Amino acid sequence: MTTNRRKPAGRPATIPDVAREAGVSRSTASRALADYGSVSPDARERVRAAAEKLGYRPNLLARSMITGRTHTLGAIVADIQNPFFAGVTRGITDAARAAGYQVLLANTDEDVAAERAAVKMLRDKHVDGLIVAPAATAETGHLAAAHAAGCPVVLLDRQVPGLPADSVTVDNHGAAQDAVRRLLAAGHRRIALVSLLGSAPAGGPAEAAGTPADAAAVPADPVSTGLERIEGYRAALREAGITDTDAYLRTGTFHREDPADLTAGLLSLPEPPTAVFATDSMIALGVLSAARDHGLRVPDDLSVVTFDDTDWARAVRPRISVVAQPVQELGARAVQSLITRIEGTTHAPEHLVLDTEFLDRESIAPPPGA
Amino acid sequence: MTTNRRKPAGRPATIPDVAREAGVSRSTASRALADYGSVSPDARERVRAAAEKLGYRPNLLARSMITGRTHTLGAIVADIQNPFFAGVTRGITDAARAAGYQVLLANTDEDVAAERAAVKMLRDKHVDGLIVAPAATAETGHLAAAHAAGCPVVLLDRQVPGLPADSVTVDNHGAAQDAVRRLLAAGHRRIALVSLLGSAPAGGPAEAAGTPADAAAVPADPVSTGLERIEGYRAALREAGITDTDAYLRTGTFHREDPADLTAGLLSLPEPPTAVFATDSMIALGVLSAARDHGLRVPDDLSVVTFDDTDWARAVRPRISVVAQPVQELGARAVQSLITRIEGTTHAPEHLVLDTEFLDRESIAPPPGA
DNA sequence: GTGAAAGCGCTAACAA
DNA sequence: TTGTTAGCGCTTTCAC
Repeated sequence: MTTNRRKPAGRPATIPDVAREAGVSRSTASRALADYGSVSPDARERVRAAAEKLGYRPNLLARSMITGRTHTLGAIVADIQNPFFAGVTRGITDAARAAGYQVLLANTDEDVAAERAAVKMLRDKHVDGLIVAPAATAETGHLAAAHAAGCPVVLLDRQVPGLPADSVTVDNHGAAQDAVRRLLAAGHRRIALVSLLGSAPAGGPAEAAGTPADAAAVPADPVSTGLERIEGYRAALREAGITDTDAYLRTGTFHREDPADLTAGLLSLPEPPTAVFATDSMIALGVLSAARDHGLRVPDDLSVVTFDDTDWARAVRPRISVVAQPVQELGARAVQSLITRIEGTTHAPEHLVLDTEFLDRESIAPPPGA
Repeated sequence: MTTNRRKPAGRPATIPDVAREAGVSRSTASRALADYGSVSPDARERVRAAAEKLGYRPNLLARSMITGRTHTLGAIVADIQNPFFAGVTRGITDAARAAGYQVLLANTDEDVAAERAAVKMLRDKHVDGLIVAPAATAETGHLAAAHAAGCPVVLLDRQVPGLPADSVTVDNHGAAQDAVRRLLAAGHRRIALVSLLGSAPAGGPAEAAGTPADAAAVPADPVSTGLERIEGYRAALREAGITDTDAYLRTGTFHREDPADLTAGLLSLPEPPTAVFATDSMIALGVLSAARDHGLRVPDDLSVVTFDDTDWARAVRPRISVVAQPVQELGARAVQSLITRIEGTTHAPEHLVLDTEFLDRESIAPPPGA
């Protein structure tokens, strides 16, 4: 028995409905509901009750159109099936939800074109900001453009030199150097590194970069983390007086080389390595597989260390020693930085570097002959 | 050099801008851009060119408000860090993007309250449909409500008996039965099952369900897949003339029990099992860990089989025999069903059951004394 | 085939 | 504090 035109049962309640029910104007209802401006306690309560009664739910689309904010974040990662990105994504969604944001997810498979398409789609959907683990350090115009156009971008896991955006990373160089030092300390001299870097270049072979001819060369535009880890590896070797730092360096390209094959090549050398450093958990799996195909026991015949502490690393025997990255925190911090930007803070780009932790388990032993 | 009010450089181009530039009305521009109604080839081309020149991007928010469709899907899973859900989610995002949809992601950690909150949030965001791996088979009012209100729901991995929604699952009962049969065929009689089911009940201990008192009882409202796998296990044992099917059945509760502890209890029995069937890969990790803590070698001392083919299952030695689920396809098919519903087809709920594949590797051997 | 005008549900100036 | 008015950018009758 309200006034005149009641709302038909089927249609969801709108602000006019609530206003009518509460006996106030639309604006007052809107103010009470969205909690801004000033509303008398009495009116506020009547509106609240009316909304409750009618089962009113605000139309977020309409609100976003006005406010320009969607409370939605875009997350662009390489591959959610990679445990590292799964953890990061988990951190992102949890932190976002806690802050009242939703997350739109996109995978790139380390492909810049896919990344560009994702940025376009997400911006068309009016996300308030973007968290990106960039596929490449060059060709980042789409990121710069988004950022410049007022869609804040936070870089995750990987830096992009020229881009004035916040970033959350770990000290890849230092962590890799530390891991290799531990191998050296155990007495190893022939230490290999196996990695996958960047996408296959569009045409022709990549230019050589100090890697032996029988292995894939470092691509022109690799993801920076891989490169940093390689530099850390080289630095540790150099420190130990090993001048030919690339003798046991093997890098492949995503979707082209298989880490197990790379490792197999290494193990077939006349003087094979006695230890292998894998730059991520997927690569470590390939290394372990190859090692065992060669009848090598870990760690007695071959020591193994890898980036990323996955569930299996502590369940297999020997337990694998790893450089553990704070995956969830990486995601959570990125969300934090992003939201700070979204809320309007303008300050110089901040580059957060989180600590890694070396978990010394059972996969490092002295080299066979020692 | 255009007519009167040109669009300021900062503001994104809108339909009026394009219309003005092309010398047509807003409606014609809109028709040409969104490709509906009838527009003369000439006008169409002029509009296209104007849009191109101005860098026009449609405001999807405004469009959604009118059309009622956002081209956004909601995906609600237990935990993206679980390889099963990571694969499913990958399948979902890929299939969605291919069909022109985006995906909003939510994790529930098998918690019904979190699921309910996620549904609410996603519906407030006007997703066109929901893909849900339900945390429980009861308390699904929020799913039924969404479905009834015209937000199609597709159930993934798990069925909800009373809900008239499409579903995409695998034959858990059959696959489990088949796996256990293989253990029986190898000569095993003392075959254990380790599983985690549902969330901790709110108050008091769950009612007993045939499981020995020293193990956690099957919760009142477990996820259906776990239960189905248990029934398949029981059926296989019964077939083999084993009447006490629950002697080696151990089920725990998410966040409360540790699969490794459950397994340890089993292995400390006077007559320990000679084979263990794990209902998912995370549990298998616990089983392997416990086995090796007990100094047992796989498969010589203990055979192991699990659901889910993860990357590590084929990299560790021995390679683990598994029931492989088509994870990505599960997600892709769910998207397909959902979009079919969204586009307006109304037919009786369809229940798609995908095939699993048993991958016989190296983790099954005859029991020790055989 | 095309244009004028209405309106989706909401917020935000501005008066009162 | 409250109500009136004007849009946000788009689609969509409905005349012409």
